[in-house]
Amino acid sequence: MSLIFSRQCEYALQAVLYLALKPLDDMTSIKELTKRLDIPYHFLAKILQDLTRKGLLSSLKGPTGGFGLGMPAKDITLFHIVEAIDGVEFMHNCVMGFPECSGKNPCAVHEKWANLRDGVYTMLVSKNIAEMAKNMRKPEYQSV
Amino acid sequence: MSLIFSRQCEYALQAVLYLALKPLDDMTSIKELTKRLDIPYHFLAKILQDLTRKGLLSSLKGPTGGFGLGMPAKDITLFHIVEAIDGVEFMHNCVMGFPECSGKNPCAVHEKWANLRDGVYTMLVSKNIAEMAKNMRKPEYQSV
DNA sequence: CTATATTAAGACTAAAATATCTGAATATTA
DNA sequence: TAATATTCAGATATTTTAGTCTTAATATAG
Repeated sequence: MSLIFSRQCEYALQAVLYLALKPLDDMTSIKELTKRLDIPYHFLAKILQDLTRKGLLSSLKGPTGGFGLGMPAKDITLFHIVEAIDGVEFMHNCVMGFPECSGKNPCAVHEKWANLRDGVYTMLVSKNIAEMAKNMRKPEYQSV
Repeated sequence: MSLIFSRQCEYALQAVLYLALKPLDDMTSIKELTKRLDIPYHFLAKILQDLTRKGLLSSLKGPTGGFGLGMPAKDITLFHIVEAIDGVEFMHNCVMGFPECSGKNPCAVHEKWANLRDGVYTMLVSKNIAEMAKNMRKPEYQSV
């Protein structure tokens, strides 16, 4: 199986994007997220805790508690989330895994991959999640 | 960690590309491959057996035995190898993992990812491994 | 025919990723 | 203050991927 981001990272992207649809102040419980996004409860909990530790989210315990964005949505890009969960190694690594591949010693697809990878980067940074949330035809969240 | 192809698949790409540098008839031992490519012996062995079963490689036992391409290099693309090892799901799946993401119900980066993914596809099919081997500045194989 | 160098196959182990469980801490509300 | 709903933290379990080991089969060369 090939996939560009880990499952954890996919879940993180989905969850943060969902939170971006909400007003900053009100907190969303794991329960709601897990229901709407169809992500295993405890697994999501750990991911959200991780994002909270890293400042992307904020959390509050108790009834009316939950998770919300840790900073204004206009300051968060998808790249921030990928960076926090998966790291940015994919920006440097050879797509065929050649350890010595580099500009000076390129593999057969070095240049092409470099372009594509830059395209991925652009995709991740060119819009903040506020813009995304605004004109997003909701990606089929599960009904409540 | 994010990486587009599995490690197994990376190894497969490296190995087949290495074999494409050789004349069709002569067989290359796992020992040579493992040394030049710095891939664990037994792990590589299994990958090569897999590729052989799928017809991309041929094999011969005994002294002077080893592995070689199973068809002319001009008929093999990187895509064939990826297809054989990792499969092609990455061509269809949403980059953020939204199960319901589609053209009609696109996620925030659906179109952009579709373009990039097509670029990856093009990268994998636009050249056969004979062409690649021909004008390849060898990607730093380990010395013998 | 025998010794040897190879691949084939399958069982096994190790590590990483994914997922679950449990109990504690904490905030809210009645 | 008591009951409740939540996150927090860490242990555990499961699954997948990566890697290893061992024995058998087979081809070659002497």
